[in-house]
Amino acid sequence: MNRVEPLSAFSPRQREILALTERNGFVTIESLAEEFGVSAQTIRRDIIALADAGRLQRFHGGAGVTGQAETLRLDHGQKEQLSVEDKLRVAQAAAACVPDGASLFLDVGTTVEMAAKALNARPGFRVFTNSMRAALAFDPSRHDVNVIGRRVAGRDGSLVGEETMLALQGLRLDYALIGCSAVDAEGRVMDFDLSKIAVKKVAMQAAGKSLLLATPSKFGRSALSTIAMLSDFEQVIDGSRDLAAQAG
Amino acid sequence: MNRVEPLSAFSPRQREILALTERNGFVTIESLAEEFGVSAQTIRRDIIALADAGRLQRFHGGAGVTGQAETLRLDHGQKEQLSVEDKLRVAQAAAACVPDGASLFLDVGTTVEMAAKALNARPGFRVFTNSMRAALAFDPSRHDVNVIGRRVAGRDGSLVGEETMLALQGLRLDYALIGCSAVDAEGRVMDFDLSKIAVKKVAMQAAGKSLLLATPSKFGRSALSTIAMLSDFEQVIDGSRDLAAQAG
DNA sequence: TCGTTGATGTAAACTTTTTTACATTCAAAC
DNA sequence: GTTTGAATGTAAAAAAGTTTACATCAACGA
Repeated sequence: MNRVEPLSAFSPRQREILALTERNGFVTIESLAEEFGVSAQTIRRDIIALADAGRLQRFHGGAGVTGQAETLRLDHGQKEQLSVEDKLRVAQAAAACVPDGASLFLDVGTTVEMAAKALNARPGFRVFTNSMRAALAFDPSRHDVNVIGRRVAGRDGSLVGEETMLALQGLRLDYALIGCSAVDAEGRVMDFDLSKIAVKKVAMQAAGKSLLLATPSKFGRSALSTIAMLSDFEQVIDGSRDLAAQAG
Repeated sequence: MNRVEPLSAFSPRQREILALTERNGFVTIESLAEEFGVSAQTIRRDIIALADAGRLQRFHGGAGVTGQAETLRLDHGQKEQLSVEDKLRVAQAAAACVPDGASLFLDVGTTVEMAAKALNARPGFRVFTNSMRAALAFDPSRHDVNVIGRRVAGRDGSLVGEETMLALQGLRLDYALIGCSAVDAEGRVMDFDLSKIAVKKVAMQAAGKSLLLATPSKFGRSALSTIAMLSDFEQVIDGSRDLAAQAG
């Protein structure tokens, strides 16, 4: 599956279209035609060639990055896993718990990333995170943003390992926003990734208050190993109205 | 310009559409309708509301992230600045200069990011970079990817400062892929950003061989301060045929 | 209970995009 | 000096997406 045609199989203009698509996520045929000074039909042919080779995905009026918009067509199994609405609600409630100007640790994960975007709209945070995606959610001209760690662990942009731990241990922060894979019946907050668990534990020690971001689907399940107990968190944010109100 | 309507102004489904769009870059109306179990018309209305509020951009058949696909409509001033084709040619030639399995430093910049994507298609590099975007271009399951630094400096995902310098000084690498803003008539390789210049200098010391990635438009211009002389580079890659051949 | 409001679905008219087929150009090959 | 083929442009037909207008339904307050 990883064997793709070399870029040299395409014309310079086609390679350029591919690069533009990758940089922008989506490009319109009209704008490409204008940009290259050729007809829309020619661009269309280029895009057809690139799509046939699997390098990008065609849409009405343009083309997008492969495997992204397509991913949206979730089968029903993934649906529960995604639950974007729940995550969004949790992320916004969590952001509401954090006062302006606080120093924060942000964990790895999509829910925390959403919280990062919400926080970015407000002024002046000091942010430390081992998630490159969370870091990129902030405008560094308006916030003090720091990435903690060296070794990139996954496509999620997470950093784990010794450097991450050491750097975190030297910090003293107001809040840690922590995600998890599961919360079992006994109140154990758990995750599947041991190296990430280690980071979460150290972050919680470094922070005065820890907030748990967990969608309702996480509760009543189990995972590989324990991060902490529910009672170790200042607040558990599952997106229910009560907690959102309590947060505000 | 930064004042936008709060997310609470939108319905839960609209917020979810927004989140999905931001995560995917582009979403189709058809897939959203299927996903939410409502008619395409309803999704269309949601998207119109979100587009009116400036939260996303409408396209035929879907919606995309604001300010991205739009950015593609370059005015003629930006055109030269972008010169994607040139950058792509330079990036591919640069990637061809690096042998499989080498240890690399990757600089900040779009040209270097393109080189990173080209390198990712090949097996087993040891990569060090102060650009989060370059780091994210690699699949960490197939490469050893490391980000050097802590403080995020700009929306380009660059890391600069003391931590970056210290970590780089301890490294010994095969190749450094360096970008620049200008190369003047005397062969001075220059840049506008002093903190990035400092990082580039240290990286070149840490690497056995330094490759300069510079599109033809960079030559004959000047910038704020000097990174090094052209002669300090093992190879200067401007995308011309000669050098590409020499590289292969 | 009644009427209003807001959200949604449906369908026909309209617009845009895509497809298909064919003409043109230009350069390499014979 | 044709011939050939690849790349491109043009135009009409087909397909897809959008708009507009109207019907439905449930929630809410008088």
